[in-house]
Amino acid sequence: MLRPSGNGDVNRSAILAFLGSAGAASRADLARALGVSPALMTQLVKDLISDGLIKELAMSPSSGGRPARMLGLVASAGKVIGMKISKDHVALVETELDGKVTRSESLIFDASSVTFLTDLVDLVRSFKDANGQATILGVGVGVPGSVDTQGSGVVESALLGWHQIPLGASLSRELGTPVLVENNVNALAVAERLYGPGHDHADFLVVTIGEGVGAGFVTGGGVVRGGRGGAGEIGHIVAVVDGPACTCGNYGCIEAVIGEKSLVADARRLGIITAVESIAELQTQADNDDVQAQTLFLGAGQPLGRTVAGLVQVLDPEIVIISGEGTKAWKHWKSGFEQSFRASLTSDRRSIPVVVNSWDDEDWARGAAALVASAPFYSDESSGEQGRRVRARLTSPTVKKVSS
Amino acid sequence: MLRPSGNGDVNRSAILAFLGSAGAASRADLARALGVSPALMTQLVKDLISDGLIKELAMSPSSGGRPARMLGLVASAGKVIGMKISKDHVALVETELDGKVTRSESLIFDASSVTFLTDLVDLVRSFKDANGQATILGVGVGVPGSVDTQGSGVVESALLGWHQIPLGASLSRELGTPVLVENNVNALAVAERLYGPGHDHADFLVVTIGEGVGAGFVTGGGVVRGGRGGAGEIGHIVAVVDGPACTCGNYGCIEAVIGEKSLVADARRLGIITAVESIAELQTQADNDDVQAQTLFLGAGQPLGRTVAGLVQVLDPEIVIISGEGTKAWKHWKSGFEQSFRASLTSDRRSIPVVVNSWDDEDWARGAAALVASAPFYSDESSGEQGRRVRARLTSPTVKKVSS
DNA sequence: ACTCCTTTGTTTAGAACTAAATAAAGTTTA
DNA sequence: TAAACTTTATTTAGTTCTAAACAAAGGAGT
Repeated sequence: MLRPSGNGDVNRSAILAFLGSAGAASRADLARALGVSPALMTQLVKDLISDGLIKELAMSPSSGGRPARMLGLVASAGKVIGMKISKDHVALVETELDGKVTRSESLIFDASSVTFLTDLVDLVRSFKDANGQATILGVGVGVPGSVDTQGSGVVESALLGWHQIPLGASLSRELGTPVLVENNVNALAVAERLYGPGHDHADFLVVTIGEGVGAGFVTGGGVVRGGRGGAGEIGHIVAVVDGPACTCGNYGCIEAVIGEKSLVADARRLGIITAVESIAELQTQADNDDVQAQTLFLGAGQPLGRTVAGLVQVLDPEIVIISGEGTKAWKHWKSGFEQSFRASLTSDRRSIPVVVNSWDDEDWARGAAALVASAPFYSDESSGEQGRRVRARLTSPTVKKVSS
Repeated sequence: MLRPSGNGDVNRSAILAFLGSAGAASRADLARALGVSPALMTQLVKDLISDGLIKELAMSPSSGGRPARMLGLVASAGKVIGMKISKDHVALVETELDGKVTRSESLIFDASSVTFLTDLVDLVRSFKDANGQATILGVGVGVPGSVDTQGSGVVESALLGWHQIPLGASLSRELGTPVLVENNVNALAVAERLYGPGHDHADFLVVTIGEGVGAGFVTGGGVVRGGRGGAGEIGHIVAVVDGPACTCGNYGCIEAVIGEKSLVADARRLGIITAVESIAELQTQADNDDVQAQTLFLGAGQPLGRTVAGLVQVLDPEIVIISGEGTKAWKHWKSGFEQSFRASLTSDRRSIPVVVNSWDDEDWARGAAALVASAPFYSDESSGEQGRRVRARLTSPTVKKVSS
């Protein structure tokens, strides 16, 4: 409600993170970007220079007034690990603060094993330790389920079979680094806000298609998480009354209608692909102008369009970002989606932009990494103590020395 | 992003508003309720006592420690005017800060008249001036459409036929009081947060049924407004593919399926009511056990339940509050709604509480009044300069003298 | 060449707020 | 009955931040 003071650690780490992600900037640039007064920026920069964390670079040419002195990091700000947990494997990436991936790996993992927690710790630890010289600011984890808060990281996931699993606390204790856990689509929304089209919008919607169907919504710059971290669970919105059975027990959920499994099953039933072929082959058929394959995707685009239109009516975002592994075949979804999407919107919203991401299999893990990269900019999100630890790592001079 | 200081006016006015709405409280109660330290509360209270705005009352009995000194207002904090604008009339209420209505009126008004703005000014002014001795803290206005920000009050409403109407600026200039404008359902959500079941929840959903169908969502304590103030426009979500034509130009919108007009048309077609009877007679028939009337409401409950279930999947609220003039007949909607609502939710959300408001025709205007009553508690909502003016009126000693 | 304007950066005098320590006034426990 | 504990309220020593004023260094216009 009423806001406490005490943002010094946020401001200092945000400056370092900004320079790490956006490159050299002037005091005036930083003050504008981070929303603080020029007077305060002078003081903060003085501290950071005195701490040996940043240095003055060359002057930038005048834009009509006094030329600006650019500032840069003294050393690398550190790296971030991002992990996406699936039921039969984990994807891991190591990134810089600017989101650039420096290393990645996909590893076998069984979420239903009785030793899944220790297995996870071992997998992340060995990935982390394979680059022993890097300062790891933190580990971001994306899961297909709901999470109480990012900083606490208690996971509830039907898909993984996890019920109130203290994932965040276990990982951060065992790894000795800060860990932030979030629903995987919300993590993607965080990444979009930091690096993607969402960067220039306070209100945007991310929709993911593929094996699952999900959404993440950012309003007023903050991710909508809901009462228990379960916002965005659109995969189980009823899209077709009395439609096909869904894994959740209900009928006609959008995920049961257009999820990858459903498309593959329909394609096998129609003989478009064989019983051992999968979504990649279906896409190949559509790419090769197979009318049935194309019709299948076009048909899937329609309920998706209607559902997303409903989300736009509810949330009034400025843009819609479509993401997820299913976007590899977006050109085939597009016309079915666009027609029903636009037709289902009231006229004042009909021109809303839809941006489709190019997808890479690392992107779920990259989204998770963005949780950590985002923490320096916010103290009012749900990152709590773990967020504070990330910020402390950024601003700690002793950590810096080790990394250089 | 990073938060400025400068909340003194918010804190002081919030104390006054709290005492006005909740009655006498101790410093410790106030510090807890408003989220500030005991040290700061000591100082703020000292200022307000010195300004003659509050006074110390009797001690409250010890709860196991030191007994508390209660604090109360020196004089009435002032009144609020709330107005709901419809296309053919306006409803006005005058309330105390605790939401209690002291006066109300419904007046003829034509939203399509070329002089609608001056008509509105005249109507509000005469309502306001009829109680010449009261300090009016501000005027809250609820409209059936989207509003850019509460403090700016530029209205876009298909129903009223208004396109970018500077309602807030015109009213505040002409009336000489602060004016806050908001979508009418969002205003109801603000009222629920302040006085209703939403008071104890950071995340809740308000759904209104009646002539229109709408929603307001509060998450993390803040109202979700969207990019242009258009969040919550659920009336035009497609509930029935290729369903009945809607006023918005689309087909099958939930409002075209279950809105009052649609129910009345169906009831006339079925002979349940005559061609000159309306929703009240339909409800009377249902109350009198007319099976066809009851079936009509039961049938309307089903698409409503499915749509609200979708909202719950998207937003993960802690409770759902059903409101609006259509709730007068809720007992007939309930079984159709509950069955399809619960059946359309994933099992982890199936026990979410649904609270149905008792409805009074003043409630839209009361919701609008709550915009003003809420302003002292928030400086980060969209009330801007008008919110600041409300707070200044609360904390101004000279205004106080006039009121006593 | 000089003046005016703009942009960048710094200094000054506060405002707003907190954590920790302390004081006050009870209730509970041994 | 005294000690321990709890709750309410205040004091102290800061931290964080701002608006206003000022200084520095250019570009544009006359």
